[in-house]
This record gives sequence, C-alpha cells and structure tokens, in this order.
Amino acid sequence: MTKGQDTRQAILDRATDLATACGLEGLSIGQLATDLSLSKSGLFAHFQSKEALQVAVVQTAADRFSEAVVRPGLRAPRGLPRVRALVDGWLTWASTSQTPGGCFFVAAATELDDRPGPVRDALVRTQRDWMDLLAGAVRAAATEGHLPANVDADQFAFELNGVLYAYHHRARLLGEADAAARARRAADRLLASVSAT
Amino acid sequence: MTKGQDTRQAILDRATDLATACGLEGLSIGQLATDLSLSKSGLFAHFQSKEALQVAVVQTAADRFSEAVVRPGLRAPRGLPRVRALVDGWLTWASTSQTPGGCFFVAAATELDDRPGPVRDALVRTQRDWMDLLAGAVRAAATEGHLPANVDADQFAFELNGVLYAYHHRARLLGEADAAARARRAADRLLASVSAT
DNA sequence: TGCGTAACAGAACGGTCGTGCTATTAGTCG
DNA sequence: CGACTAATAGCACGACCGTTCTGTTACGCA
Repeated sequence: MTKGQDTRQAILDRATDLATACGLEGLSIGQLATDLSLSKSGLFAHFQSKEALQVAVVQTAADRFSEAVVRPGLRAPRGLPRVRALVDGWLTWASTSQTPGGCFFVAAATELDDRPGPVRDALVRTQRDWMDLLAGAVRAAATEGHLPANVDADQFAFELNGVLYAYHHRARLLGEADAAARARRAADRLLASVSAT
Repeated sequence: MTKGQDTRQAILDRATDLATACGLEGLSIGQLATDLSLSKSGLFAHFQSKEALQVAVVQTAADRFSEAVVRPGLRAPRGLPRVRALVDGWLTWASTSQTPGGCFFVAAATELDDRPGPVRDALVRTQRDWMDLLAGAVRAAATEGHLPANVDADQFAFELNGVLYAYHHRARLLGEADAAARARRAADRLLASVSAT
C-alpha cells in the first residue's frame, strides 16, 4: 500500500521538475526512469499511459502552487491584505520556482493552448480556479470597502497575469536581472490604479 | 538559382506555421516533407541540420512580424501616434496570427527560455530588437513633448509585453472571447497612465 | 544540343519513443 | 512459515526521429 504510493509520489515529483524544464511533451518516460533508477516498464505500470502521467503532473504542480501561493494568501485577512498577499505569493512563486524551468504553468499554458485533450482540460481547470480565486479576493476587497465598489476584478486578474508572464519573459528568456523589480513595480501600479479610481 | 530558393522559402513558410502550432522542437522534418510532398532527404539538403532550420524559422517569423507590425508602425508620425500604431499593430498581430498556433514568439519564448544554443540566441535577438524599438518610440514621444520627459520607456515595454501574453493566455488557453477587448483596455490604460503622470 | 551542376529521391542507419507481455522480486497477512 | 498479491524488471514491438550516403532527375548555361 505505502510502497507503491511512495514511488508514485517520487515519480511525480521528479516528473514535475522535468516537465517544468522540458515541457509536458518533452517529458520522456525513459529519461524519467533512468533519473529515478527504475525500469521503464516498472515506472509505466504506475500510470496506464503517458497522458495519465501528464495529467497527474499537472495536478502535482497545482498542489505545489496551492501550498506555496494559495494557502498563505488565504491566511491573510480578507480584503486588500489578502489581495496583496496573493500577489506577493505569486511573484515569489515565479521567482523561486524559476530553477530550472521557470513557472510550470507558463510553460504548460503555451504548450497546450491548442492541443485538446485531458491534459489541457486539467490545466485549464487549474488556471480558471486561480483566476476565480484572485478575482474573488478583489471583489471581497471591494465589499470590505478597501477598493471602489465598481472595481473590475476580472480585468485586474487579467492584467496581473500579464505581469507574471512579462516577468517570465524578461527574466528567463532575456536574462534581465531587474525583471523582478519591474514586475513588483507593475503590480504596485496595478494595485494603486484600482485603489485610486 | 531560383528553383532551390523558391522551395527553400516554401519550406520555411510551412515550417513557420508548423512551429507556431507544435513548437520549434515539435517541428518534424518528416512531417514537414510529407506536407510539402518532398522527400525527407531532399528537404534536409536545404539546411544542414535541424538546428539550422529552426534558426531560419525564427528569422522567417521575425520577417513576418516586421512586415505586419514594425513597418506599418514606422510609417506613423514620430511620437505618440507611432507608439499607438505599434501597440495597435501588436494587438492585431496577436489576434490575426492566432490561427492556429497563436503568436510564434510567445510559444518560442517559453519553449527556449532555458535551452541555450543558436536558436535561442536568434530568438533573443528578435525580442531585444522589438523591445528596443518600442522603448525607443516611447522615448521619442517624450522628446516630442507628447509624453512626460521622465517616462520609464523600458517599464512601458515591459508591461505592454505582459498585456500580449495575458491576451494569449486568456484567448487561446482559456478560450475567452472577450480577451481582445480586455487587452485593448489594458493597453489603453497603460498609455493613459504614462500620459497622465 | 550537350554538359555540369544544382535539386531532389530512395534507402538505410542508430537511437529513442510509448506501450504491451511475461517473469521475477518484495511486501503483507493468515 | 507459506500463500497471495502488489511492485518492479526484462524484453520486444512498431513507429518515428535526425542524419548520411548514393543515386537519379531536372535545370542553367555555353
């Protein structure tokens, strides 16, 4: 009972790292087995297909994200503090999870955006959840009186998402050291603009 | 002289489409040859390696971008009109080139961000050129008196880049129909904020 | 028109991929 | 301790990959 699930978790941990670096399609079962000193078939037996492995990897990445960003954010007080906590958590996540492949979801989103199937469906679910969570926090801040009542929460989530992607692009592709500072400035400006209106 | 270069261009045209959809690594010489009714070796002879093909594809995509965005932008009068023309051109590019694979550079950037080599180098060059062009246009608008003298042109380019990525994410992965409207609203807000300060 | 060369086809190579099938080990419970 | 099952290994398969070599076709130029 425990033995199999232990190795399964070890596989998923390593697979998530690999997929972050090489993409979900670049994830190779043979490579993964070699890394973990397992046989290809022994590893394969834990999942019935590569697709199932990929879906499980998406779920594992979502779990990591929940642990690193969502849970700390929900511990902050409802309203503007929680919004700020989520934004901070997000930027920290994007900065620290950057070794070696950057944010898993950034890589997966552009890779799967036109490849229908269960893997894409799983990814879409996680992204929608995150967008809903963020927009909900903004709306809650409005009802708390911390933000104007007519704030466009979905637009906020849209633009904040763009900040992360811009950070990813500048820091990881162009290798600019001040990308994190720019991202924080952009996020601050975003928060200030919805607060001021 | 002409025959070989004609087919070479036809190969690059199709290869750029394929790479936009499947990624530069997913680009397969066999698939490409079948699509163009060529033999694998006959196609391969035009390039000496897959890597060289990929570099040529990046250049082809850059040419398309120049034709679709940069050239029309440079026809607009120096200053704020040119900045607006570049932004408009960019959003139009992101919307129209979305069939079937979205913006080539968005896909390539996340795919190559941690795979060093000539292909990545070529991509980085195109992205730096674009960022420089955009930031330069903003600076010119400042010297023309259309924007405040202390405008942070690089920050502007950073955030605008994020808007495109956000659009890409929302429209192509999440399939939201109003993504283009959100992107234009975000771009307008960005222009307004640097104008107002 | 004939020749030289550029353009392409065909076949094959070693390698890796995902995926089954069968055997063998390791762990659990009566 | 012995039986049963879960966990893993070994092996083979067909398919596709990028690449190379050797021909064969078609074009351009004298």
